[in-house]
Amino acid sequence: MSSNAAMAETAALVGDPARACMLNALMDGRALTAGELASVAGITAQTASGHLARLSAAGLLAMERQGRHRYHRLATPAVARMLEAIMMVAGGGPPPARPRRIGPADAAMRNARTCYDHLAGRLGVAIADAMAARGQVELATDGGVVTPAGVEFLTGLGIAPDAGGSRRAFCKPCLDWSERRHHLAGGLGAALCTRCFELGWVKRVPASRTVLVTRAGEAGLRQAFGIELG
Amino acid sequence: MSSNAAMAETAALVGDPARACMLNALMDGRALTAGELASVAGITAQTASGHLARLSAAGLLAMERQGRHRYHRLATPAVARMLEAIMMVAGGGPPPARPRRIGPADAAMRNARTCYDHLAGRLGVAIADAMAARGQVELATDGGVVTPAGVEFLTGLGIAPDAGGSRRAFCKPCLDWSERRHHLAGGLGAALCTRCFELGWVKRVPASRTVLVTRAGEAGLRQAFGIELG
DNA sequence: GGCATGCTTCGGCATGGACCGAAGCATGGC
DNA sequence: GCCATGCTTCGGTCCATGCCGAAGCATGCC
Repeated sequence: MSSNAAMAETAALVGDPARACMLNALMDGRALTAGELASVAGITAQTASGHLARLSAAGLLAMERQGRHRYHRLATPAVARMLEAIMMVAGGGPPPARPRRIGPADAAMRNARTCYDHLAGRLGVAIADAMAARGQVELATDGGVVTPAGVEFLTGLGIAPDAGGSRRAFCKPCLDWSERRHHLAGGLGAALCTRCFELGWVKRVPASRTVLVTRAGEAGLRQAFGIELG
Repeated sequence: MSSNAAMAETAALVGDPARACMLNALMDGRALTAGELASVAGITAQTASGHLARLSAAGLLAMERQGRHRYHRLATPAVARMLEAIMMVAGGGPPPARPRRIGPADAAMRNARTCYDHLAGRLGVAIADAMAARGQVELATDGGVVTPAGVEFLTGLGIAPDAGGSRRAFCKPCLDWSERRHHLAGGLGAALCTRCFELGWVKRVPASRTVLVTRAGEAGLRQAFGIELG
């Protein structure tokens, strides 16, 4: 009975066109700002704010503040699965996975750059994805941990995992500006970045945060992470 | 965009407490009458009627008229999957699969009985389920077909499949009164019923539609269909 | 400090839709 | 034929909620 009410409540949240629009825009796992979501839904910021608050309260969205922006993303994979199941019934079929482009205009910078002391852009996100997919790190919103498999992998790369008590701060997710997804920051991100420079896999573009992946880097990244940057 | 609207519309249908209640009651695949659904939702018949019309129009439910009753059930497995996914997010966990009991009060009659010229009750539904699960028949609302594998199976049982042009009428689903699910009717259902009597698997209770499964029947049904009637 | 930007809260309006009472069709049983 | 039952359609009420304008906090840039 209460199960009925909970189901209805959740479904009703998805049942509003504006909210459905926003959720749909988040289907690819990226995080978008409240303003962007208001824009895609075609409503004003204040209306969107109310919707986002309700979606977060119900556990459909997770929010992360970064400066004066608030980034929203789907709270769990279960939410994405639910939305997909609804679309299936609605006759829309599987999601179209449309390519949207926002963020830094410079293509090279979007591809790979430094963010403070670690790698960001497509390269940074790809490294984080690869390590997470292989169970080498486990990322959470508030922090992350390096698994035993990850320690072994890092050692093989020539990176000494911080054995001290600062394990938690060692692996920290950071929201990527252009990709709107997490990449690795913290001590781990810094160490990976440093090592990539040492190995000659990437090199800096003068007077810029942009970095370029070298020929050796393409091979090395492919071998180490299974990464293929188009 | 239109995909968004369709998703919102579908979700909104589930988003009403009364409708969610009705859909939930249908989660186990049974078919219930409009009156029963109104009752479980705690609303009047006329209100339920409106809800059911909308759910059917949207393709969430399928309707089947039998006498002056109208039986409603989930239109496709995709709808059940969607509801389950929503419940997952709503925190209700997987559906409880509650056992509800309506229909004939007589336990033996609920277990097995004849329906016109074929078997019904738990036995009839179990036979239909078993044959469908094994790909021996393919059941649709308006009719069904016996597959080549089904022909072979029936031959082994000593039943000659009707080789004439009346194949379609040969295999016909019939909505079970107590189980609220389909069992096999038509020529196939009649033949199966006759053969079960011939083999001594079931015998009639005098002056009643109720039939009893014999000891030989328990063994035979288990071997032929993999059926285990608790 | 002052200003701009991003987001939230508050108040009031308006539309949508859930609900029921009453009446209208079907179907089945007598 | 009649009546009972199950369901639907129609009409009207009422509440929930989505929406925006205006104002109020935060944060970042100068």
